[in-house]
Amino acid sequence: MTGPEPKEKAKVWATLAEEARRRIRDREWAPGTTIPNEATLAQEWGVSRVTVSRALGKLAEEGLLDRRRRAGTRVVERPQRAASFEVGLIRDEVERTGRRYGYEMIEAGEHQVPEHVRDRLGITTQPRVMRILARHLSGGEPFAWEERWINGGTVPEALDVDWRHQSPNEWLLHNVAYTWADVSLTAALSGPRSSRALGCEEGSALLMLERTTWLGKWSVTHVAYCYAPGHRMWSRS
Amino acid sequence: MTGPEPKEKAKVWATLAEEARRRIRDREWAPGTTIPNEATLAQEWGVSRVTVSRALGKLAEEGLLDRRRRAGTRVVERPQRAASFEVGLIRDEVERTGRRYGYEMIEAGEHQVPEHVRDRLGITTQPRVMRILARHLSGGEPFAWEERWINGGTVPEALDVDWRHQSPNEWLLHNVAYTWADVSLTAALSGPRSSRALGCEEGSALLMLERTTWLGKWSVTHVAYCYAPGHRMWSRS
DNA sequence: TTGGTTAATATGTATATACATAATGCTTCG
DNA sequence: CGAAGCATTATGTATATACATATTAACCAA
Repeated sequence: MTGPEPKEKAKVWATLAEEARRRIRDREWAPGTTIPNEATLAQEWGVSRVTVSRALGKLAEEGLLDRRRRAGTRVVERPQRAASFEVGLIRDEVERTGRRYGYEMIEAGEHQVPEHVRDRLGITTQPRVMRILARHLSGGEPFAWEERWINGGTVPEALDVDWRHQSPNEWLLHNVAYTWADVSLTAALSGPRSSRALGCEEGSALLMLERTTWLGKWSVTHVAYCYAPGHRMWSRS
Repeated sequence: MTGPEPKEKAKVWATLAEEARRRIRDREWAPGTTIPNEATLAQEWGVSRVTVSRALGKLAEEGLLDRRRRAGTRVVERPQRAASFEVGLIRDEVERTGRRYGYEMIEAGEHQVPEHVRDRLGITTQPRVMRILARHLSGGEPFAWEERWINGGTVPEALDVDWRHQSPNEWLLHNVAYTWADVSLTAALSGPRSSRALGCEEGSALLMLERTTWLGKWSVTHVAYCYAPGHRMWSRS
């Protein structure tokens, strides 16, 4: 009479991961101690070892557990989860807040490369290099100031682009695949140009994000974004 | 005569993930297009579907692929990988550079809670709150300035700790488990106290990291770190 | 004791298999 | 013609099984 019972085996491994997280949080599995092995937990929880492995593997990824062959799985001493800050397109960042995005080119052209940019781009020869100065707006208000350098040795097409209506980041994302990037964050005082562009006083404290992008072993671009004063990057961990 | 050939089936899924990454990078699998399904790739690569799934799942985690049931797997339009900044103990940060770490308490005691801290801690009542001012040294040089608030309502033990020889972060990590934290980054101008502690001019630009830590729904602590001028946080994506 | 070989063990990877689930697209019915 | 329903399909999850690999622990010889 009982029809085929409604199966509800959804995401067992996620449930187990949650249970393990709870045990760590409540110190049932104390920091530094070794937890029961996969086989034991599999039996206790009535699932296969593979499923337990997936759950614990997830926690290991998050940095809560340290797993080693033969040695077993132990709770890390100080579970410090990395805070992760997403750094994507400025446009997206603005539009996510519901405001209208705007882009204004200030200046673009080939330019001599200063020392610190040359270092970042790993340039030894003297390729043609494009420099673009621009600003990004959020709901009409200044949002960020951009100083962009593009390595013409790696991306010759960039030398002939009209940057007045198209931001370098978007052009590059659509035209150059990149493999990896170095990103750094620092604080800087606004100078004459950036304070004019951002509509703030000279000597304001600005959050500055720099990114150098590489295509294999060739550098593509180096960019410095200075956000308007008071800008805050958020992360939840 | 040929002995048992040396097996070398190490990490097939990682190799496949790498191959898939290459195809995306080289635009064999163009942005926005749907790639062959798991069964096809499994056959092409001579492995099981589960292994293909694991490899592609990894790329999906990295944000390069978008996978949906029935719809298939497609290459995302703009593969923007998140830059991730690790924020742990200042001590570790210093010692990783090979320099000697130092901690100096400047002031500690119960203190009235200013408005902006009250907001961060989500405080409505008037609990006793501890404030600790301190600085962190790297090889004898000022490294960071810390302004710490600890919610005595959540952590009463903190009201009786001697903070002269023990940094709040380390005490908290060893004595309070936390479940999650809000972290934010911003730039600030150094004031009289922080510039004295950091040995810099007033009005320098400082990278400021703030973190609010929660135990369940109770706030534990709010801290602001101001790094010495020129400090840079790095990330590779 | 020292040092190196060996056995035991917990995790890591891979396979075949089965069924669940979500989304698509086709069909059918009003 | 449009909405409802249904079959199809690609991914998602779980299992049992097998073997690989790293590391500890035990053992034995010099």
